[in-house]
Amino acid sequence: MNYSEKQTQILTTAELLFSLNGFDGTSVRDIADEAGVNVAMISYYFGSKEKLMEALFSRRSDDINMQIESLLQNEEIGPMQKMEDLVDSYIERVMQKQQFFKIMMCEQVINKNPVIVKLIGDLKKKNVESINKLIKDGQQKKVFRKNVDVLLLMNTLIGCITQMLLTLDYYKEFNELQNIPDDQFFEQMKQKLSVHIKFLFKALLSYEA
Amino acid sequence: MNYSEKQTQILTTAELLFSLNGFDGTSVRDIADEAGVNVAMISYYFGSKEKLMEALFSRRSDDINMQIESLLQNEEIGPMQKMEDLVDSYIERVMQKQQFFKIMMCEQVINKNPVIVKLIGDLKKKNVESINKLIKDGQQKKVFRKNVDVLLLMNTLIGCITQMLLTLDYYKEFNELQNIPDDQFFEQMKQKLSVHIKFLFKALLSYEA
Amino acid sequence: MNYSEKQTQILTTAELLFSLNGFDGTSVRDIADEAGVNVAMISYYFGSKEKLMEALFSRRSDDINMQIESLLQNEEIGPMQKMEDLVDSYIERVMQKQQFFKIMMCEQVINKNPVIVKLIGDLKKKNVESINKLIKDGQQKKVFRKNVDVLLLMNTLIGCITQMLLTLDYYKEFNELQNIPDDQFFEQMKQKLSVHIKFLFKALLSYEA
Amino acid sequence: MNYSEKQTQILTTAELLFSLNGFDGTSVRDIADEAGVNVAMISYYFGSKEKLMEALFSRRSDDINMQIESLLQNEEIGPMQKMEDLVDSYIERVMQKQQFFKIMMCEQVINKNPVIVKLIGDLKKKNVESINKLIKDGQQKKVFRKNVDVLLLMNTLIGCITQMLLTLDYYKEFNELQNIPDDQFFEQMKQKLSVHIKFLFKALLSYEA
DNA sequence: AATGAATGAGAGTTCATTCAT
DNA sequence: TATGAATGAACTCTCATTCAT
Repeated sequence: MNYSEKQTQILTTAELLFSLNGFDGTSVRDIADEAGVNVAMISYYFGSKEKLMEALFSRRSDDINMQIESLLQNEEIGPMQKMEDLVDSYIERVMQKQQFFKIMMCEQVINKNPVIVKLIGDLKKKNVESINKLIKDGQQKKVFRKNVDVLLLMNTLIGCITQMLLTLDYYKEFNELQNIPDDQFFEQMKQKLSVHIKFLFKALLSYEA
Repeated sequence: MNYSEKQTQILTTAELLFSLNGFDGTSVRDIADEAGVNVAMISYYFGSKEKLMEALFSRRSDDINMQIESLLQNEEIGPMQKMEDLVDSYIERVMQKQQFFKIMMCEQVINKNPVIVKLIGDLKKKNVESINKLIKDGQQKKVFRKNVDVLLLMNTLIGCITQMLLTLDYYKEFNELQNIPDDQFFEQMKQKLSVHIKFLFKALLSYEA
Repeated sequence: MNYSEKQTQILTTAELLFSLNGFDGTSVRDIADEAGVNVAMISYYFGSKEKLMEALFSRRSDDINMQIESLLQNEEIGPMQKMEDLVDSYIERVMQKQQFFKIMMCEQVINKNPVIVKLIGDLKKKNVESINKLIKDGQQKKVFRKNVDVLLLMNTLIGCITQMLLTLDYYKEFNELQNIPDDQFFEQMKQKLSVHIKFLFKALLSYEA
Repeated sequence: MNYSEKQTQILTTAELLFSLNGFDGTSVRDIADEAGVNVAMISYYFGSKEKLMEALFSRRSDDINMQIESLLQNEEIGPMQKMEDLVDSYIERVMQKQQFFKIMMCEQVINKNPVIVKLIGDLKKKNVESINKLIKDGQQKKVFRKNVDVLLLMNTLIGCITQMLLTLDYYKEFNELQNIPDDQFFEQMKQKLSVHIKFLFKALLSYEA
């Protein structure tokens, strides 16, 4: 899909407001006002509020799928290094698109729209397949142990990141970091997460003879 | 708070519907109809839809706080065993009150109601304090290593469980367990989670001299 | 159906406005304003604008069905006299419920709502059956000739009356009766129609040996 | 008025959709889409939706006026024959332009647009004048009786035809003619109507010494 | 103590039309 | 001459809440 400037503006605004107030808690008028466009434009461009959400999901899904694919094509590095790159890539992605991932988290709870259910399902499936292939490769090369549960591995990865996302404010307060700038704080958190998850992954994956 | 039978009925129905359709996606009429009470009753008993949500949170928070306290009072078992009990207790609690934890997850994203923000914050604080005390004790007894990040530990615990909660359906499909009864499936998942998280905790905590 | 005073008020107002501006040309706000009730009340009482229309049709259909039945039960008068009574009854009914019959005429053209299509169909069917029975009786008694086309007979009856309804204003102007009061004018028209249609019916029905 | 091909296309499409869904039930977008033209074209060509309707009426009115005039100019046939020709001409016209006459019927009920009110009025006036002249001629030639009510005569003619138009589907069902092709069915109906109305007209007009 | 009736506010969507091109 | 983009206004309907009883 190629979106015009105004359409992109609407999508971005919607993403922000949906992540702040939820889908049902955001009115198309809110979005239109914030995006500086006419209310009718949302129906005009996207058909409906629901389809706006779908377009939003579709756009991000495409981005993410592309990222994952490009990452796994690099054949020069070993399985463990690749897994660590994958971890960092996940962390980076979620932290950069916080709003979208917040929306996705809620949408997984409130499953209504079949289009979005399918998009999330496809995304998950693609992720699992990619990681599965990587693990198989690592096992063949005797770098990863046998009997690895892919789903639990992904669970751990995504669970840790999203949980961090949900408790960022709490982290700030707990570590008394209220006064440092946001981007610096985010960098610290990403670093912390990276070290932590990589440690867990090594524990789960590394071959112990 | 002591609730009458009808009030409890409303709270339970609200919890179900909020977890299915979200707060904004559930109308007081939906709740009243499903609970078999008059629409005006909700305002009459709880003041407003918002306050109904608060009451719902309050009730569950109290339950959870009580559980945690009682768990940590047992002084007969060692720190690692206690930590493992804590893990199982968390898993059990989340799986049993799935609906509430789904609501809580969404409410952490859509932060609007200050009362609920405070309740969630208090709950988190209490959890952290309890675990902190437990870790300190373990470190003193040289069972746990030094330099343990409590927040990351909790993150991992809660992240893994809630992520499992969000992807239960996906698990079922992936492992082709669509035909086994729900309670049996839940038991399997709890067992899987238990082993997995305990393994992670040992990796994160155990003292390596 | 038993309607409250306010519901009746809404129905009557709706009937007036629908007959003046059509269904699509009348907004629920128009009806609410004119009836002196809140806009939300129409949805509250009738469910939707569409169902308000259905209720309106249903009410009148019931009335008309009852009238026809009671008319045909009188067994003391002969077939031709009964037919003439029927003609007068039709004229009276249409002239008295002009608004409803105007709506019905338009609804027969713009056939969309299946509920109303069915109501009109049932009404027509009942009418045809009643008249058919009357004609059969008259033929047995050698008062009516054979080979009477019931549908054409009804067509003539209803066609003449509704056409008169559509051109009342034109009649007034043509006969320069703009200055006489409405009810007096209506009486004249009814009288005119009565004589005219009875004459036609005699021509169509009377037995010529 | 001389219309371009596209304008004619719009007019024809509008006529169809207005007859199916009414004026207010048809959007200019519906017309534009169905006609395969740009939405803005309708305003561009006709000024507004209202004026499109007026153009549509104007076009048909001109046609009809021309037809009537040409019919009455033929001086070779007698009054009764002429009247019968007139009847057939009416039937033919209405059946051929069903869509327009359906619209006109509704517009006579929902009188709002003064331009259309005037067009319908003029049409009616012209009709009455023509028939009046014909009757006068027939009375002079002692073919028609005295004291003929022109308006009632026209009422009967138009009433019977339009009522038939409204109940065509019902006729089909009642006479179990659902399986014969449409044009054949229309022919049957026209024939039926022709015989019926001519019979009525003879009863109303023929001189009885 | 409990409720049916009622309502103002706001929801998403469609509308006929305009305007720059 | 013809049109895609855009919009203010109005649409129907649902909402949480209130109030008289």
